[in-house]
Amino acid sequence: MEDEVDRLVAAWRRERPDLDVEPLEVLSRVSRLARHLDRARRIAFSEHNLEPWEFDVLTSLRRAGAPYQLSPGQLLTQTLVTSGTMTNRIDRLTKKNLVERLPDPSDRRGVLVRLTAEGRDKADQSLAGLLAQERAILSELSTQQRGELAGLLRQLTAPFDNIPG
Amino acid sequence: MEDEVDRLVAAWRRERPDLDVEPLEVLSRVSRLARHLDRARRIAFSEHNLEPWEFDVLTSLRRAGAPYQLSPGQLLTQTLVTSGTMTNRIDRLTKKNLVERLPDPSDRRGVLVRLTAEGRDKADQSLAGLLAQERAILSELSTQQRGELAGLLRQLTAPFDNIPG
DNA sequence: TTCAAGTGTCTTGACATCAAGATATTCTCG
DNA sequence: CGAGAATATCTTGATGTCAAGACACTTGAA
Repeated sequence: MEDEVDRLVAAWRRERPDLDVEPLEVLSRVSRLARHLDRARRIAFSEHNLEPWEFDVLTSLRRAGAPYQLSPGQLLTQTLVTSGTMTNRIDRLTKKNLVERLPDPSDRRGVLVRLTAEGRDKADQSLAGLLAQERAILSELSTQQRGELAGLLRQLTAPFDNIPG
Repeated sequence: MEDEVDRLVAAWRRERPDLDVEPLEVLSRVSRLARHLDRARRIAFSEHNLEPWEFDVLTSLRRAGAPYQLSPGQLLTQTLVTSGTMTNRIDRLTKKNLVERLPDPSDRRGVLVRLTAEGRDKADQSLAGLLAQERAILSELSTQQRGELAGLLRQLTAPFDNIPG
């Protein structure tokens, strides 16, 4: 089945036959698929009055395990947003009683963000919904293909995640 | 090499051993890689005073071929933004003399957006830069692996691109 | 011990995005 | 032909994000 990137690549080969546009076959698909996933997540979460950015923060804290707390800096590396954005997110989640700020006892510059009981419930509920949606999207692929795809993607993400990006 | 998604999946398996989180192996990597790519593009383009969103619109028009014009609606399906966003983008690109709006002669509801000469130059210059950057990122993979990866991703993007998403 | 460099978080201001709905035109079909 | 449905674009208002820099605390080297 043809997709929009096939058409995009064909158009470039017609307009700019001097360029090798093969990299787009992979990376334009990654970017476009991520945008489609964002849209789908936004729609799915809206049924539970949850925004994608709220999900990202709450589940980061949830999977840290009890007592469900991380520093803003740790949340940054998990969510790939800037520090100003994270400050703003924590403010808003605090107002909704989903997280609370605590002083870090071992570093007085620092803060710990902790999930409230309500926040934990919300994280658990929404994760199940997300997994169901993602399973449907991935039903296009066999188990073996999903494994191959994960492995290939890991080779591209690892440099970003391990070298300070 | 381990990446952040390996750690994320391991954490979920510890915290929620009752759930099958295998879908995250693929789709969390797609989302995270897209964010890394966005950041890298933003940095690379900033050297030429270009924003990623400007690149997306200008190159969509460029690869349409002479006379380098598309309707706002066609630009929507290529860039995956909402119509209000596209109106705003066209406004801003018009102010910078990179595109111009023309009435559509065949549909009086419609508009055509056309690249100016300056806009075309900018598109051509920035595409070469993007391809160089993407080639470096993809150097982790062999030619064959890149082909496999593109094929697997196509299976996931095709439903979004072909069924009205 | 002290001070310069480093680190962690927050503040600020500009701006891009979205959802929802308004408006104008075209299409469809009785 | 005419009315209602569909389509194309724009408007509006709220909100989320970023880059840059400020501030407070910690670390390391002399």
